Amino acid sequence: MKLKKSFYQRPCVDQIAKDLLGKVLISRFNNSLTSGIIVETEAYSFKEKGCHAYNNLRTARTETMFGDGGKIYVYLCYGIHNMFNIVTNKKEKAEAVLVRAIEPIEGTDLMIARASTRNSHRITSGPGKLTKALGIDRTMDGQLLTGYDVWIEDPGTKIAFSRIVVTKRIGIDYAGEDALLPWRFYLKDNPWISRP
DNA sequence: TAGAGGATTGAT
DNA sequence: TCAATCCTCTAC
Repeated sequence: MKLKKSFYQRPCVDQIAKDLLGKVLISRFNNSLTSGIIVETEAYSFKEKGCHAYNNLRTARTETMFGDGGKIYVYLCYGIHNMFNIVTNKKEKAEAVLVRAIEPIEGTDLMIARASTRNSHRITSGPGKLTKALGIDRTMDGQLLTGYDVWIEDPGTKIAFSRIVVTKRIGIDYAGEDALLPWRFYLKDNPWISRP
């Protein structure tokens, strides 16, 4: 079943990041469907320095994060990689969850072709890689996850607390003490997570 | 309008 | 460890 707006519009972004583990991210373009289980996420909030919208910094880029929860926030990183985020909370509360890795389910052949590598364990094991595999880019910024191009479903499987690993987030050392927040979540021993 | 730097990746 | 690569934000 497709996740509803109310799932995304809750005020606790770190809880949503945790809840997204085990959910299924799906994209469909030109009738080609690709999907995977979300196995790694990170939470970001206007309240902390790791976030683009820190201190309510409102720019052309961060505007999407100030919209309603349930939208897609995609931005370009290092001039090369598209990063896929899920906007959470209500309008004007800029929070988002970065999806860092998925475990491929459907359309694996297409994902391998897009990724130009043959190792299926490596095609979606990182935020820049999974967007390439799913065919997601910045043109999708601001679209709704309740639409028909990209969406998230709940497969009904329960993730045990003991399978969830919590750590600090990656690549935001510039955020000072906020870089230490325990806001990265991933499934223990999953072969597709971005780092061991 | 110029300059610095980044929520990464893959090759060396 | 380092370059690729270009958009975003800040300072002038």
